[in-house]
Amino acid sequence: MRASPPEKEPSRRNHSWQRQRLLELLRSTDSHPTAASLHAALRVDFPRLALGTVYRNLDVLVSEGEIEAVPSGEGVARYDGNPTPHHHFVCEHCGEIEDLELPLPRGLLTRLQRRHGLTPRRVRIDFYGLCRACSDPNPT
Amino acid sequence: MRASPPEKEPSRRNHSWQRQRLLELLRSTDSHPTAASLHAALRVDFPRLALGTVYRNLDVLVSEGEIEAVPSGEGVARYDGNPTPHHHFVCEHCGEIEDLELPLPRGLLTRLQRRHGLTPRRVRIDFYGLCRACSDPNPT
DNA sequence: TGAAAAATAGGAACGATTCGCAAGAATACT
DNA sequence: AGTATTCTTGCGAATCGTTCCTATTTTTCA
Repeated sequence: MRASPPEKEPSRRNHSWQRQRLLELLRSTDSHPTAASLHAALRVDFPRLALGTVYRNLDVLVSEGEIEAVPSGEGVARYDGNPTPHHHFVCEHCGEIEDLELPLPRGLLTRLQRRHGLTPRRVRIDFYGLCRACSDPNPT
Repeated sequence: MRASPPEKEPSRRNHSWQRQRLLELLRSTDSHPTAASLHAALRVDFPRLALGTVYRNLDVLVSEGEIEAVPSGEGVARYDGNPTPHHHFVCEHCGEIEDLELPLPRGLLTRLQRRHGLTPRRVRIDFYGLCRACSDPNPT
């Protein structure tokens, strides 16, 4: 039983088919899927795909810097295929996570350096509130 | 067997002894303990204290706004007894979490509002890097 | 083509957290 | 005080996301 070669060449050999498709899937969405939902989605093409394989490949992609793990704070890890640095808005009602293109205020880092003597390598900003849909006073 | 009334009156009745002491413990430290370490510490005074009780009371305190849960991103939840709004610096080497008193840049919220039409209720900023101790080029 | 290296499926194992429940306080009401 | 009501607890079982282990399959590359 084969479960690998579907139709066309992977854009870059070096990765297994599974990993290749996992990355493509993450790149193609701006939602922030869990390992389980990625597993479910990929099972269409790879019926024997194991959940453990998804986790393993997610780890590989994260350590390659291709994707990012987004600790959602609710027990399940979410993954972000957006390779550009950005921040997040988390809706407290529906749980949706939205990507934000926001330049990091310059003063923040200098202040951190001056007041605490710390030089971060990375900054993560999460905003919490109601997304546009959920704050709409006029639901369906 | 009694495990409750140790020595002096709790500062505020309404909470059980266990919960009272849990809060005091969290208030008295600027580390960010896990449920397990809190459990271990409280077991000195309450030898029969159940881990489940710690979790239950942490939840209560969080929902009362007395303490804050800090999703550490490493599988274990950490709890923060610092009641004032603040941000965190997470050391990527030793895992230490440091509280930061940093005013939130004004422009950030207005920009978020203007560019994305979002009005957050809360902002969380986590800096990642090496703490002063771990970045010291001259270890012991 | 063949051997070595990398990746996979499958399932067991793990660790943090939650749940359910019977027993124990605390509080309220009479 | 006495009793009903409500809030908590301890304990153990159950859940659930994630990791680990191993035999097998794919991929790499000489």
